[in-house]
Amino acid sequence: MRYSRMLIPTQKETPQDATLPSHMLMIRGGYIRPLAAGTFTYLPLGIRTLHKVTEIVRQEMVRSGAEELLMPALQPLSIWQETGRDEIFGPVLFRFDDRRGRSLALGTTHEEVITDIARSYLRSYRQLPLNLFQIQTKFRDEERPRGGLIRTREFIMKDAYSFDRDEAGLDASYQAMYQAYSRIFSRCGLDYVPVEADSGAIGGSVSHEFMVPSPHGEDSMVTCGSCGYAANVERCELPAMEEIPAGTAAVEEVETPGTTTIEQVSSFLKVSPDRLLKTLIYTAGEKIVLALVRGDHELNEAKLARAVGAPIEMADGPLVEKISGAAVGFAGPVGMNDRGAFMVADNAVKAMADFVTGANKNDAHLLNVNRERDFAPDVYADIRAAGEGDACPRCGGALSFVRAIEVGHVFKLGTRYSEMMNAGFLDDAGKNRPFVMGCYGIGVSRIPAAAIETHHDEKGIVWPITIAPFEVLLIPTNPTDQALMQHAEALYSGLLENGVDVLLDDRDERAGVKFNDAELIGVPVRITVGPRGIKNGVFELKLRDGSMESEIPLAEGVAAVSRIRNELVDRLSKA
RNA sequence: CGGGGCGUAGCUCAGCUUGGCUAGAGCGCCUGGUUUGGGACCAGGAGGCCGGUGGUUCGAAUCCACUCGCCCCGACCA
Repeated sequence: MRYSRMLIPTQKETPQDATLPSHMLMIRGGYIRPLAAGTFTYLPLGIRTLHKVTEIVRQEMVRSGAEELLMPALQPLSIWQETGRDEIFGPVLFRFDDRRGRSLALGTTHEEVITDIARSYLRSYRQLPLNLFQIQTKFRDEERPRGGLIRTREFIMKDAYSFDRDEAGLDASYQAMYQAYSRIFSRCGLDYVPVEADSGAIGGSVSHEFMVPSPHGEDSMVTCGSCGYAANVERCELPAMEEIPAGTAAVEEVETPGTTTIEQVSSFLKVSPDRLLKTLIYTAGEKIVLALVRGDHELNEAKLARAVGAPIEMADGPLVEKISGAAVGFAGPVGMNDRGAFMVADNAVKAMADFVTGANKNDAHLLNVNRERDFAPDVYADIRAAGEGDACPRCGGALSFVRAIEVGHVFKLGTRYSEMMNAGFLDDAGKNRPFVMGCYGIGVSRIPAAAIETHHDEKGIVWPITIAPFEVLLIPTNPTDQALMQHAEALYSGLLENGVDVLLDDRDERAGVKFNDAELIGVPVRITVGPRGIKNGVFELKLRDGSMESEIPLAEGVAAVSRIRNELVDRLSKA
């Protein structure tokens, strides 16, 4: 391509509302343009990068034995009602009525549609295993789109669904996907980490996320330096603490006017936070859930939801007052067993005795409260969030906490959807069985953003060559110099013939402008053809990442550049 | 949904507090000339419903009310 013929609207100034490096650089580099909150146009450079990513994804999916198809984004709401997920997704699901008044939704993910396909066409175990994928635009009415392409309301996702006859088959399918994902992210040049994950609204048992550590990520993950354990913070199990006997001191009510936070209670009563018990009130449908955690611990809602076995929602102020009989900040477990609440205590509570809780009465707390004697949790579970200082659940080593961008997620779904949608097959004994399913997502349009977050400098993007919009940027310093342009054109057509993806900057601009745009856009290989070099029969080649800068004889140019390009690609493919 | 901020030229912003001439600057864009290895220079030029609606006023970019949109933090999130 010739630069002069392309729409590459680079800009010097950073748009006001871009904060992340990836967001800023993609706008400044002329890759994307925002239209509304959480929607973007992919400009020519942007769609080139996106195509490079989708092609890698497609190749590796096919290599792993999956088959591509394309399902509609526009779907009848009824298919969501069949699995109850219209309620689980709630307002996140875009929904509207057509002219005949039929309720429609825009797909956020496609478990229902694919399961419908499976139940229609798959009848025999002989047709299994099967893995179907698509690369498609998804819609989610997020409460708050943010971070440029990190979280948008319309985005491109690769989703795959596997169908197996049994758990062993699912294990194999899952493994194949896990490996395909590793190859995909390596080829895209991402510094990714697979972590154990929670399966959230998708459901299912085993699940891994592929994370790209970045301070701007919206997820948190933990890693253990000694044993290699890595998990989403939501998933990170915490070892049960040694149980201690309950205390025997008598419960005593004390006045604690206006102390609604742990810090206030702690300093008012001169009791350290780890002697306090926090009582948080949630709802799970009609059910009231009381979550009990130690004062200095944080509740993890994903873990609580898992312990309860249903989606949960924090109760609002009025509801808290109705349930506890006191303003927010004074709830406690004592007496709540009789009020029909489901009480979940964190494991750490077993290691507490004679602690302080809210009195379910304004401006009052109770001292010397003890479990079993004064209240009885329905269940003890690991419901608190891992935090600094917690030990690795596998080896006891030190955990480190980092922010990360989730780029992929693989789930073992099991038979949840197939049973709910009555999707099954006949096994070799002629018996009807539900499909054992897996599902596997990649945030395709997040990949470029994640790559930039970890590959940029003050001048611009530093693309991994595999997902750069062009592999080589060829810059003649002075387009009015005929002789120089002839050399540049010769190199250009030679590279094109060798299958190198090259952009010729034929604009009548000063060299400085071209260099600055080159660095902003981030093309990995830059070739400069200028009068100085031509005099000596050479041109300059410089890698954007700074790892190489050299002069190459014009005669060897095409071969040398092709070789370097291939080396850069190979380096990522082998990882 | 709670808290905060912002809407003036394609982009970044000034002007608004204290209402008043024809609404400004830099960058970008167009024309001509000079320049040509790190965002050149000179001269000329195009480009604005001052987010929208309603009000106050002789007069509104400026004050008031409502509204729409965007961003950030939080909550939420596959």
